[in-house]
Amino acid sequence: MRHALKANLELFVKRLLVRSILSDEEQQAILALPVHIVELRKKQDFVHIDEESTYACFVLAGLVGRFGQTSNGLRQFTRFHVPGDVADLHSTVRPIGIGGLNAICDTTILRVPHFAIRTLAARYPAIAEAFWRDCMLDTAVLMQWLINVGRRDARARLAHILCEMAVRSGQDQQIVLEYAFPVTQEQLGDATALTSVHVNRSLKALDSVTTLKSGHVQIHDWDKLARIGEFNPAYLLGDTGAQRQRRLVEAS
Amino acid sequence: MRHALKANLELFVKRLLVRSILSDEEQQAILALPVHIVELRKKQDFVHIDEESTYACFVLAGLVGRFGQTSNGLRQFTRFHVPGDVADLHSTVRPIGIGGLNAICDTTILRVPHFAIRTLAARYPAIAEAFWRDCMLDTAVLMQWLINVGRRDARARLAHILCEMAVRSGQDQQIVLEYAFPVTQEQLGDATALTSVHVNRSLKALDSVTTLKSGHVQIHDWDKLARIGEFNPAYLLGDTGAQRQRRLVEAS
DNA sequence: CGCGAACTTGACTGTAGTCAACCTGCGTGG
DNA sequence: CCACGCAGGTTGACTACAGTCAAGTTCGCG
Repeated sequence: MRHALKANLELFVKRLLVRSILSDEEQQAILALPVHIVELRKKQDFVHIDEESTYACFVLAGLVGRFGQTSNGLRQFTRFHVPGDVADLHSTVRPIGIGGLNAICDTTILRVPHFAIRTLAARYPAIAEAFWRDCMLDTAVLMQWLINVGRRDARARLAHILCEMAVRSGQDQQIVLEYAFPVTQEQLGDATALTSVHVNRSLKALDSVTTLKSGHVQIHDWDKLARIGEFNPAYLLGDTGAQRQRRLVEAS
Repeated sequence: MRHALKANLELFVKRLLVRSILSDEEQQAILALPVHIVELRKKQDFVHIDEESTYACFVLAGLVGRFGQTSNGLRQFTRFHVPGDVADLHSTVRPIGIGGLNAICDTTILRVPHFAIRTLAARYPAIAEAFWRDCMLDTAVLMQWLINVGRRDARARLAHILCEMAVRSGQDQQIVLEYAFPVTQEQLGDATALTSVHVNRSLKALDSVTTLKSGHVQIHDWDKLARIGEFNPAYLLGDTGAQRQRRLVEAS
């Protein structure tokens, strides 16, 4: 079913272009990065915590969760990665310390060697900046998750995450009111720091506004959901659009 | 009292050198960045949320908290920045979306224009990588805060933060058992997602292991504190030490 | 058809929040 | 030099949101 997908980084380049300006040559250089395709089964950890990896993982299809855990094994997802994301681009410059990766559902990734990415960044300053910027978007999302878990009640946490995914699942970061989100309530609990029981109850309390059934989200009332989740897309979208970041160097 | 400090970025360069290799020329180039000194009073917000700043803030003295907040004004600190840190280096490539900055106590910062930083990064690939890496350390800490708030009880949250600051307050990232941490219990609550009342009680429960009195931390039993806070310094220190990241380009 | 994973529901518990009163120490001004 | 004011810290009584435990139910898949 998944064999129709082009096993290359096209979607990643497209994502970068939302926030950064890259010349044709630079785009081609990224697309020419060596990749190695890997299929993963659901619930499979494929980058372990404290493991020092030598490649970054581009998500081609499926859903990936980044996570950390406490010493007694409690897991906390810190980020969901949809197709088009590189789940651990940061590991290129810092191969440890930002958690493990888990395939939430059956997932296909492309492995890209760190060495190749670093070489590219060193050769093309605009690419280095684009990668750096992409990592900072990631950090902005992470920060929202901290606010979510620290400062909102169960219903609002779920609403916020569902809003975030509604923006990030869309092709050009526009809001989509219906999207695939193949998580179990248990996994959602690990993302929101709630138990699966409480996720279940809180989701029920939201069912006039949105429903999550067998990995599929339907949002019936976006405004209300955004209000409940106190969702303001500025942190995701604030730097998108035309030519925000002028180039500092000529395309080489 | 503070006039003895050299108002330059020396401490920042020193921090970078812990994890990145920079030639003399590159180090000098960073030190030559234009700076503008600013004094702040305690509890003063100096970068507002959603404000698009045009400079990054180097912390020369004092303590800075990065924060986000919910629409009803609940504040969540997402990071503390000690002298030597650039509190918002990330804003160089993404000027919005990663929160506001607040001077926890009376603080001195140096403002460094984004434009100058970007120009430097474009000219020296090794500097770009060092800046990128520095931001990723920042993200690693942020991720630990999410785990902290999501998965640990009050006492463990406080213990973990006190351990983190014990490492980050030291000159060369070694653990110091006594350090300045001029926060109120209210502010600590905003960092750990607890109320000041509960911070007070939980701190009391820790007082055989550590004490925090008038902005000064004393750790009496490091091993016990680290055990309570489930603190493993790997995420802070895992990439330090000799020549971990080989240079990819010759020093120019 | 049968098994297991995921979901659902109910009853009870517990950690942290809320509210409110009071204490303490420090800086300012009379 | 003392008195006042106020920010920050401390304590107690009560509340509530979410966790725990346990018993079903539903659904998808082999």
